[in-house]
Amino acid sequence: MKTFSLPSEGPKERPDFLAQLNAQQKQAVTHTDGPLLIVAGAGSGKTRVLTYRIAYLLQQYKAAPEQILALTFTNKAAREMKERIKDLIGDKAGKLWMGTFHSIFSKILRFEAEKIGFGSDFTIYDTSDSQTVVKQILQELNFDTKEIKPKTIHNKISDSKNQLITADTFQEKFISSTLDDITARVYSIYNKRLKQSNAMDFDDLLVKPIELFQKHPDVLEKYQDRFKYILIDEYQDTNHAQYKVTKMLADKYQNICVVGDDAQSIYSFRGADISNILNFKEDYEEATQVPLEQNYRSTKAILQCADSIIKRNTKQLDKTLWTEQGYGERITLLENFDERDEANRVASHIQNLKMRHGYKNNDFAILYRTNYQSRVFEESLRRKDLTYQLVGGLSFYQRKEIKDVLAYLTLLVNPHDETNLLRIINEPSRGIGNKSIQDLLGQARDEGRSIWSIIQNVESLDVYKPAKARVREFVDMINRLRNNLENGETLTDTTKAVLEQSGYMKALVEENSQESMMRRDNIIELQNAISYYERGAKNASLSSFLQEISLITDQDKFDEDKPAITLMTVHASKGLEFPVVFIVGLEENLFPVGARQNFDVDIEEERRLFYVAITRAEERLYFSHCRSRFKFGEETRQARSRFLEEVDAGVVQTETGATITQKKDRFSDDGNSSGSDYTVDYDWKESRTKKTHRSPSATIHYDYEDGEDPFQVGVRVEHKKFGPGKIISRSGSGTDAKVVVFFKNRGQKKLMLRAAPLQVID
DNA sequence: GTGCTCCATTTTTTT
DNA sequence: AATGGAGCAC
Repeated sequence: MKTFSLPSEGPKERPDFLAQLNAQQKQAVTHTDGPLLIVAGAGSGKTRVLTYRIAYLLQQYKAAPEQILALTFTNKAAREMKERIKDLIGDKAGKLWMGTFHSIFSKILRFEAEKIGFGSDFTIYDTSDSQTVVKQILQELNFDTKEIKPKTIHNKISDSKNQLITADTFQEKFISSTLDDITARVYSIYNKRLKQSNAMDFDDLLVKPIELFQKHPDVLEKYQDRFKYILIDEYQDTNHAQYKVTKMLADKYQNICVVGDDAQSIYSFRGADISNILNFKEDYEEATQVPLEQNYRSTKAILQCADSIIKRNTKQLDKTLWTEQGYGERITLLENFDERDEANRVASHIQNLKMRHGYKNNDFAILYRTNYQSRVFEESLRRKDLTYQLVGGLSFYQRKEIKDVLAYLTLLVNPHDETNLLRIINEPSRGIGNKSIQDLLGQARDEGRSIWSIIQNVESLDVYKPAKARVREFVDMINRLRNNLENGETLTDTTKAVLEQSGYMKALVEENSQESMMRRDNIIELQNAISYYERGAKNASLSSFLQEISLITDQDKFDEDKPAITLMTVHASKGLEFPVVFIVGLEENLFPVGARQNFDVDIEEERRLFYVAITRAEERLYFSHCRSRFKFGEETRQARSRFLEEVDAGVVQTETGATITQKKDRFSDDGNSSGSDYTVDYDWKESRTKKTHRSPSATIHYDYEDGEDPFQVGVRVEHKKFGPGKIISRSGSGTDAKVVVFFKNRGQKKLMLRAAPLQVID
């Protein structure tokens, strides 16, 4: 990270920070009033501009800290910005309203919840909670959740919410298929169910404020007056709801400053609408646009590479990135046999760079398109004793045991939360089976009350008798714990009591497996987090702790100072920078991802994603791809990514320093080419998948005991596709054994013994 | 009502 | 390959 320090003497009456900005940055900082669009290219000092702008507003007495609202996409970005502002203006920076859209608006909702019929202790449902609710509703409506996927329906509901389409509107206007029909029915029940549970989903955190402001203009005005200046980071990734709610807030003073880069818009899958930034100037007529075009991050080679990619996209705002830095190193292309080869090669390069050029672990990032690619890299790095940090994947707070414990805690502040109640009413098993639960649910539905309220009098209900006593005990336990909490018990003690009285810890101890030990460790870690929170937070309360952690994301645990190699998705890398970057898995149907049933691939977005990845690099950049890869337990032939054909070949070299060869015009621009005509020296024409171990012709080759394997150098063989040939060399062993065969008609090829349809000719 | 085994599905990206 | 769900036996 490039840091710079300010003169530290005395009170900062007139800090000289403007002198440290270039002309464009200075304009962006000092243009304080009225709408402003900052088009910030990658690495152009955007964060510096935002922080200085806030410092400048304060210094000019334009606003008090609590009158400034700064919205970011990650907590990390907010925290970092807050730190930097603190360096400029001191502790009053703590009063700034700075955070993610979701966290800021959940705070506002907490204050105003009653006005829209919620309690301030509402639960925030994450995606899996939401899907659970949808699934339940589908089952109640007698749909087969195998055919009608809860995930699909929830996605549709979520998309609708992000576009501010209510359940009613959806019902009236947006039905064009049976799936929509089902969605419409589920959507409105889903909303009622959440409300009854006093719960909001992620989307509600953006939608409900709009509802609130529309119903209560006085409340809107209160916040309009409070937030005299509004700043929004990553504006290209805002969705319609975010656009709308900030437009409402900015309406009175029009002091809205948005920063973004249309070339880095990579979240359309969750409703981000690139037209928000493209149309900003039409939207706010008085708007000024300032571009930030000087890149301070990367070498010329890297920028040139990035530019050669992004210029293939059609829709773009005007800007030209340039840098004063030198040309630097060319980009190195790593060609690998399979993903293990890839991981090892990357790890070796890291070792080499550390040795030869003095890089440290935290100078490196390995970026991939999908989380599942991380595993092999972890293995390779571990084997080479290289420390790494994995960002993303299954987060701590999504683990079953953590969600369970949090469900108990949630019930203590919001017992009407049905999803969390159902989650733990029989966890650990306490004799309340599915039948009983369904009976209870049925009666709750009939009376239109929450399950919690009806089980207060479980004795009078029509339920399997032995279960009644168990429910009674459960209810008493929760009430007891609630009471203690209300009487001022600490969160730490409450948590401890939950773990004891629920029998959750006991069950884990009794199981006494490796698995259960890990779960216990995780729960202890949660306990630590709770005590830590309790000691640190000003107004510590269980309910605010729970709301806070439900908005914590995986990137928040990324630590740039930790001496570790960073492994993460390209999405997660946005906003970060590293001296050395490896972009791996550059293969068709991986990066760019392959089309799936529900989802067309937006090839321009994939390209922007690739652009984001490239522009993370400061000094050295590596591209990597595999010819073969295991997917779903099957070996798949992988064609090289079209992006490697698009990139300016002049800035790329192979490991041996050779220039790369490309096949121009291999792909049409519709993004639907299969890439099947791609060939490398191994000439694997087909990119279809093949079972590795089931097909008879494939199995025979690796079932041999030592010494029996007939595929030795010099042996004549016949290949199903390539015809007759002769083995000229051999490498690897066991299932990794490979041979190079010279085929009469096809030339030399390297084949994996366990997979290739080869037979010995006598 | 509980727990085990087999099977099917997954792998886009995240607040 | 790995996970979670459904179905089945106790």
